[in-house]
Amino acid sequence: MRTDTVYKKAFNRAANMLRDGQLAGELPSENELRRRMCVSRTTVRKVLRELLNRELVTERHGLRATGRAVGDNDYYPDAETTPRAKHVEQQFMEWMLRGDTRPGTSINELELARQFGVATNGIREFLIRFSRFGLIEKRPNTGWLFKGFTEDFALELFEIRVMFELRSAQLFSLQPNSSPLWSKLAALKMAHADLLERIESRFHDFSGLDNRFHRLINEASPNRFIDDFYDIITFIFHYHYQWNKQDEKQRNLAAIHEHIAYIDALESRNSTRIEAACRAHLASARETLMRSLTGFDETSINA
Amino acid sequence: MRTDTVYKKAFNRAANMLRDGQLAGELPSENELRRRMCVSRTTVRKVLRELLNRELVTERHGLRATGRAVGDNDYYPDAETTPRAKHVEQQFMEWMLRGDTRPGTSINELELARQFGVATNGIREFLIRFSRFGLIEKRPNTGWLFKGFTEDFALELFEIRVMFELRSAQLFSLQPNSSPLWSKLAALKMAHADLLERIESRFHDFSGLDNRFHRLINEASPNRFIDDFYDIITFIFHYHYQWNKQDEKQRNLAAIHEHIAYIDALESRNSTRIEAACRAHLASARETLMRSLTGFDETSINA
DNA sequence: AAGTTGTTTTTTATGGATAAAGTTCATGCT
DNA sequence: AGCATGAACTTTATCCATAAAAAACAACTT
Repeated sequence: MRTDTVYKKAFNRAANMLRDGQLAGELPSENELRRRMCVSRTTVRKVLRELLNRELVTERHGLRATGRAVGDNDYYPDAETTPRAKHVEQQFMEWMLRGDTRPGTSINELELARQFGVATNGIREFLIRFSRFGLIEKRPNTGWLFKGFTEDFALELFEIRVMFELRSAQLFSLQPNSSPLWSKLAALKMAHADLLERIESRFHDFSGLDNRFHRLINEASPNRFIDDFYDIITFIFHYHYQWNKQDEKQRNLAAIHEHIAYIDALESRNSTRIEAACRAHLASARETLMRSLTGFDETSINA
Repeated sequence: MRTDTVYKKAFNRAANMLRDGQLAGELPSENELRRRMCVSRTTVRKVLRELLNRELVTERHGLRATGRAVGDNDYYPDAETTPRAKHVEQQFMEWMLRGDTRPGTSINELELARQFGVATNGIREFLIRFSRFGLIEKRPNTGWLFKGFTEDFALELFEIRVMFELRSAQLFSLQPNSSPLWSKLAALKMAHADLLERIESRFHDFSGLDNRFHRLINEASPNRFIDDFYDIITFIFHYHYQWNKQDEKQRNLAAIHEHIAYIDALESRNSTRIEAACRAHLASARETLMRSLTGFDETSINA
């Protein structure tokens, strides 16, 4: 059966809105709510029905946000607000990056399906989607081959990344002064400076910043293939670093400084400087990944 | 039910082998046949059973290729040797490139499934695979958006293609003299010259040559992401030109000359010359595509 | 006429079943 | 022992079913 995660997530959002007083007084129309919560009206109505049922809102001509206060246990647990497909993704990434899955292993749809508690269909769809990341390969009628999260992979990934980023950075710097992206860039520089001050406690915030930065650079001259490639990077890094937190503060600190230098270079519009700053940053990011990769391998060999 | 296209294709291959006399005398062992036909022994046995049943081979202690001659109507029709998934691909590409599907159209899995006579699952798997080509985009719970086979698409595609090809061509030229790829390149040059002589009748052969050439260039310094990207190009061009044959001979002739110049440049190992030849060829390929694209659009608008 | 809510229809996400194809195990033959 | 065939088992490709979510339609209300 299809999961009702959309409803549950919407319900939680609505509960939050109630709690924050965003819905004080008479409730907005179903259409208005629909727009705010980014779901269909069908789902909004289901949420409203349940809110009423739990007496979190009351009916007096129109619906009003005058029910009892929202309690912590009114919320659906997080796990129930994530669709199956996402769970498959998470479990697969853990299986791949955590387990002792060696390059060359073959992947069995049925076995994964059993292990993750989903139908084979879901596994297969995930694998098809995942295959564009260059880590697995399909052999028809037979199954999938895991090619390994290896140094080769990282090298090839970074070779492309450098090409793309150099291209985008140069094009960014050629924008007219009037472009709104310059002020976005300035804002981002401030955000970096801010984070630098709070680095001790907030160092995890860097990854969001990193993303915004690299996506901003691509915005000046969009190319769907570059965007797609950046999705790969984001995805890989997200999961890889989720399970590999060594030196996180240290390496984020270094990266912030590199970003700032990179931003300065962009603002200078000096092509040579830009190239240098861009290369420096990416070389360092690559080193970090490679180090953690080899470290990773060794620990799993010794384990 | 799963199709038996693997069996039917294997059967046809076996029939061919019989006809060619490749299996004269006592038949090889099942394992040997399995290897030659690239299928499992299970499938080989099914083929053998049917060959026997149709008296195309006879049993006298061992199986012998002494049955009646293979007739033209012993073969299964081509359509039955292609798996469903491939049919979906073909029908979808036709739907997309032939029909009047405008950019911004939304794609309905169920409707396509009905139209193509397959289950929705097959459509969905195809769309997921196809999405990496940058022509469609998924919106969760809602469907797919067709972004259009537009000029933008072609421009973005070629921007990447140029970057990748320049990179690969330069790296190719840096190979040591001892590399076997040089002789492959020379062979390819010959093949081009040959084709040039027979151009009047054999001009379709160019597309195979084109593929071999560009893949050869990538071979010198492999990168899976570049290979993947080249898959996109191959795929797109395959279908696009399949339905758009205007000037085929003319443009292939031009391309052959460009390739030869390009190969000469590579052999000269002169970086500047290589870049020029490479750019010239790709610019011309891009023009061809763009021209056919706008032509395409106009006719479908006027239709 | 534009915006509400109630109802019905369509479509997507997900599970399940099964024939075909692949793989492994068992037995027998040189 | 090593390879051949036969039989049993496992996995993939494919279809079908259905609850959840979205979209379309209809009837009101101001």
